[in-house]
Amino acid sequence: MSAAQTAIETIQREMTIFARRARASAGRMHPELSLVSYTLLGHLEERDGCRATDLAAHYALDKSTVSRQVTALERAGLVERRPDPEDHRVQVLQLTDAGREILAQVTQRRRAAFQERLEDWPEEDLTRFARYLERYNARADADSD
Amino acid sequence: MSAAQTAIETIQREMTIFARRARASAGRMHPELSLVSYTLLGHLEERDGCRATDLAAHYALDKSTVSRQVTALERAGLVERRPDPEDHRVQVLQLTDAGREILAQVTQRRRAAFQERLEDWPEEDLTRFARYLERYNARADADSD
DNA sequence: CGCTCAAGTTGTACTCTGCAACGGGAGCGG
DNA sequence: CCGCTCCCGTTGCAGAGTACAACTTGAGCG
Repeated sequence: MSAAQTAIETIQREMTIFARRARASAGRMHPELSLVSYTLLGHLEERDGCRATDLAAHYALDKSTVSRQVTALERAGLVERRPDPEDHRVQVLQLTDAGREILAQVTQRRRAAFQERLEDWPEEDLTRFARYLERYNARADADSD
Repeated sequence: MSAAQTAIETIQREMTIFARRARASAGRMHPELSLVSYTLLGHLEERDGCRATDLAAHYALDKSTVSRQVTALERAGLVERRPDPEDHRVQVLQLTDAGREILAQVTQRRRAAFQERLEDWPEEDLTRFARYLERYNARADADSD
C-alpha cells in the first residue's frame, strides 16, 4: 500500500474514533445541551435568527425533529418564536438572552477542553491542522455527505 | 486573539461539524451497520474476539447497551457467542464469516468515500493530517473524554 | 373561489442509550 | 464446606432522538 493509502486508512480510522467519541461524550459533558441543540443555538446566533425549515434543511433533519427540538428549547427559555409579519405560516426563531448565555457557557467549556488537549502543540501544527480540517469538511460538504 | 487561539477555535468548530455530520450520515450510508455496530465489529476483528465487558469499557458504553447490540449482531449472524471454558460467566465474542464479510464491505465503502474526498491532496498533507488526528485522539484518550 | 404548495405540529413507531434490579458463577475468608 | 462479595451478562423500564405520514393553517396564483 502506498504512503498515501496508508494515510487515508489512518484518517478514516481516526475520524471514526473521533465521531464515536464525540457522540458518546456529548451527553455527559453538556447535560443541558445536546450536540444537536448546541448546533441549532449556534446557528441561530450566527444567523441572528432563522426559520425552523432553514434549520431542518441545513442540518438534514426532519422538520418534525426540529419542531420538537425547538419546542424543548423554548420550554427551557433559550429560544423565542416570533411570528413573521410577512408570512403567518412562518415563525422566526431567536435566541433569548438566556439562550445566548447558555450557548456561551457551553462554547467556553468546549473551548477549554480543546485548548487543554492542544496546549502542547506548536503553533505551526495547530494552524496546519485547522486548515486540513476546513479543507476536508468543505469537500465533504460538496459531496453532501 | 493569537494565531494559535484562532486555530484552536477553527479546530473546535470543524470537529463539531464533522461529528454532527458523521452522526447524521452514518445511518443513511450504511443501513446495515450503525456506527456503533461497525466499531464493535471492527474491534472484534482487530482483537480476534473479546468479551462484552471489554467492549463496554473500551467504548464507554453501558454493558446493557453492548448486550443488546451483540444480541442484534448475533441475530443478524455477524457475531458468535462462545462460552469461555475457564469462566462460565464469560462469553467470548467472535466474528462469523458473514460478519467479516459485511465488515469488509462497509469498510470498503467508507474507504472509497474518504478516498474520493482526499483524492486531490498531496501525499505530504495526507500523512501530516493523519499524524495530527492520531495525536489528537491519543491525547483525548488520555483525558478519557 | 379553488387548487396547489409551503411551514409547522402532532401521532406513531423505532432505535439507542443508561440505570436499576436480577440470576448465575467465581473467588475468598472463615 | 458455607456464606459473603464481586463480576458478567440479561432484562425491565424510562427517556431522548429521529423519521414518516397525516393534518392544519396560511400563501400564491389562475
